[in-house]
Amino acid sequence: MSVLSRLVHMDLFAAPEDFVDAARQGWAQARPELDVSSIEVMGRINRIGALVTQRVEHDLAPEDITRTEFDLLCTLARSGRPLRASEVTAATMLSGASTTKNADRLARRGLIERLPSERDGRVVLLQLTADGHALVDRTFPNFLARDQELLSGLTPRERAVLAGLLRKVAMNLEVRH
Amino acid sequence: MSVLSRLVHMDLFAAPEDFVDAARQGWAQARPELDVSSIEVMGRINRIGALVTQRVEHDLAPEDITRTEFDLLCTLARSGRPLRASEVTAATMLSGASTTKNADRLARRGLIERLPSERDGRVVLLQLTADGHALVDRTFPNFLARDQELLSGLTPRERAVLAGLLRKVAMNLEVRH
DNA sequence: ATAATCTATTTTACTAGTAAAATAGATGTG
DNA sequence: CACATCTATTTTACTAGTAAAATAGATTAT
Repeated sequence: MSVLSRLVHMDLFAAPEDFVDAARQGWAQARPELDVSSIEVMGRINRIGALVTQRVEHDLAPEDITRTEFDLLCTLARSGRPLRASEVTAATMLSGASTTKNADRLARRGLIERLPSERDGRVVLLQLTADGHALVDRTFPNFLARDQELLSGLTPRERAVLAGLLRKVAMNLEVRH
Repeated sequence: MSVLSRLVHMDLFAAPEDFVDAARQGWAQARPELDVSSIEVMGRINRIGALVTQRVEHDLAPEDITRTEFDLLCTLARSGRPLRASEVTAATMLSGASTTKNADRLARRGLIERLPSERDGRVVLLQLTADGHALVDRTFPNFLARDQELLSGLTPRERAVLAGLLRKVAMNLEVRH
């Protein structure tokens, strides 16, 4: 059986297993001349990312905190030192304006503090308050547990392989800015 | 060397290779008691998803079309039949309100058409116009090429393994809604 | 030193996305 | 058949995120 006929066979007759299998099957019928195999990886990364984002937002709702605010808190928690607003912006992949807004809200709630920099009067340093640390300590482990559960179908070896292959893709993307 | 000491060694002394390696190293120092290994997979999926989303938005800007509008067009293109607004909502993972807005704008630009359903007067069917098909035919292959390029560092075998492992994770997520 | 330029953050004005209410059509029950 | 209930979409009112302008402090060149 040729590569092509195996491919066609798979697309048309295999039971779709997840959203991306179904999408690929759709493209195979609608645009049979296109090689859409890359969506097997990129489409799933998108899909998983979107589903996990929804789940995180749902889980954070009782804390009355958004996903991006939580991301900001976690960025500070793992950095071990006060960060400049611009460092937080780089780490969270949001705009500087968004960092200002998130920091405003978190500061009003007493979860972070703004400090001036001695070296440079333009710079604002952000750091967690005791309450901010407490919130991260209380909630972050739950998200780790959720993620562990999600990966529970994989063996340790499979997890390591998956992480290694994703690192390759991530590095390829990060060098292109 | 014990599992733990290897882990600590890796976290503290290995050169970080990508954003997630650096984040994991941060957590290892700030909260050494937490097992954050799941971010090797979940963090990278998030990161890659965010970077790819930015890139797609950048590439679509000259067409004056947003990523979600493009997603709607592609959903129709690969379905081979007019879709209900609610089917589009399910496929794109956005709200129904968002489907209405995106459909409005695309219909105003003549890229899709709204049809009534004969069976059910509440239902609106969305389908591509000739212009909509032309836009997808013109631009979608560029995105496939971009994705191929991104995966060019992987062998065909590695791509298949990566896709298979991601399918496992995706199915695990999709069964939980 | 001082004017010009550069940089970090905030403010402003706007857009995309959402939840909940409104609308309109379908379905089930007595 | 009417009446209540359910469902699909749209409208409304609002929030989060952004680009670009504004602000304020630092740096460079003369």
